[in-house]
Amino acid sequence: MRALVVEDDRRIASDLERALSSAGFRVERIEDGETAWFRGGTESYDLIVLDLGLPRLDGLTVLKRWRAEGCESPVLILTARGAWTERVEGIDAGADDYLPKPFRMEELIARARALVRRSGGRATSIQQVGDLLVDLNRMSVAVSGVPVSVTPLEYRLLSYLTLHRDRTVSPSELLEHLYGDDDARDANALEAVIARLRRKVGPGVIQTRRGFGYDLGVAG
Amino acid sequence: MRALVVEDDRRIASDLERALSSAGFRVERIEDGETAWFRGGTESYDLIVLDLGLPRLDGLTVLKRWRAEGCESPVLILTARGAWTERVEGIDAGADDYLPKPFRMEELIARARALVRRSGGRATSIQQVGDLLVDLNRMSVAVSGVPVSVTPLEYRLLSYLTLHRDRTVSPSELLEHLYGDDDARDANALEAVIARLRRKVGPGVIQTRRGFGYDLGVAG
DNA sequence: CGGAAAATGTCAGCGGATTGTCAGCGACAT
DNA sequence: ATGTCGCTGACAATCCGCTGACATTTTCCG
Repeated sequence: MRALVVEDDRRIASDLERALSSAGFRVERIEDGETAWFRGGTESYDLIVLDLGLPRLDGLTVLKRWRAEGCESPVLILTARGAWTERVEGIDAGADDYLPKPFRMEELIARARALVRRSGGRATSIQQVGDLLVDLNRMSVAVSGVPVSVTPLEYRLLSYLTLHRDRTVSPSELLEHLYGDDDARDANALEAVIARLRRKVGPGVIQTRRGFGYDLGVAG
Repeated sequence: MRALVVEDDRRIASDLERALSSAGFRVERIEDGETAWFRGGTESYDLIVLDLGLPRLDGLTVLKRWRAEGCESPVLILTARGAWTERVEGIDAGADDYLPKPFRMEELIARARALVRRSGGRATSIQQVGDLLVDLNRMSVAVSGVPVSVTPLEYRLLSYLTLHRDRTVSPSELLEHLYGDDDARDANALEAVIARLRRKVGPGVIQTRRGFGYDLGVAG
């Protein structure tokens, strides 16, 4: 599941990225209209979240050009609260759904899933890596078919590794993901979480790359 | 493209008819709930615009009955401006979109088009999850066949969980659903409702996932 | 209206789950 | 060997959700 987020407000973009990636999307971020136009026309995404107020090239224009070029990815547009004209224009321009700002992340996720499902994309919120199974919808975990109960922190760690299974994730990146920049923790806190997780999912699932970080066993 | 307009205010109904026909719909008009129920259940439309304040039979009831009978036409409901409860109930009852009055015709048309474009699957009115049975029509609840009397708030909580049985619902999302953003409540209010509900439906129906939220026992 | 009954919100406190910290240990590389 | 990195178990503090009692609001009905 690839998602493209086109949003110039860093803060919102970050929230979106976090929410979408923990919902199982691999997220790419773009901050201005021209780049968005290029990327959306070239690559193929399972979902595009498009803010209408963009620098360099207006979101509506971008959307129209995409559609003109035959881009069929489902597009969810973000509009300002009272701006009903935007909504109308957006839908006429080929948007599949819209969400007025400010919005609740859960609602965005729900709509995103609905869009993906509707567009025929396999809305697989279930991630499988080796014997490990992570259901991003239920927020549940199983190993070799046996359900395992994990705590919120453990779940976040595990889903993050799952979504980045193709590489080794550094401890600092994990720390940043689990806690904010704000209340940073000791590296040992992370190790404690890993240890507890390993006790639950069994050894061999989370592998340590000494000096580099952690990954799931599949790595090459 | 057949559209059904259910609206008792002649003035509004005329406007709707004019706008919809110039958007390419063949429009039929109905002014009271009972007739609407009959027609919607019998005929098949590409779009239904439904006012909630109707003579003889309330719009919400009509909608629920349609859905109960298997009518799957996309329904756009018209609600009074501030009435968020109507909005919520409407969507719970199976509406596909809503528009608060007063509205611009352009927006209605845009939404109508969007709805028609994506005529997809929809929910039925009797929901069963494990031993729990929630009838969205009659707004009644039963556990293992035994009817349980629940209060309005409890019902809304339960039906929300039922409609989102495929995932774990966070407390904040539940709070937002039960109360608006406007008059927010303490998280403890929610816990109180849950506690009282559990006393009625028995333990094990609503499960707590500490740190995540609540779901119905069907977990995977 | 007005009072009773039902529904709901609030509070304080409990109990347990979760998680950070620490100290010590093992293992790996040079 | 030895210093560094990562692991582990124990412990403590914190957080989260539950409960029962009580206060407040809403609803119902005469």
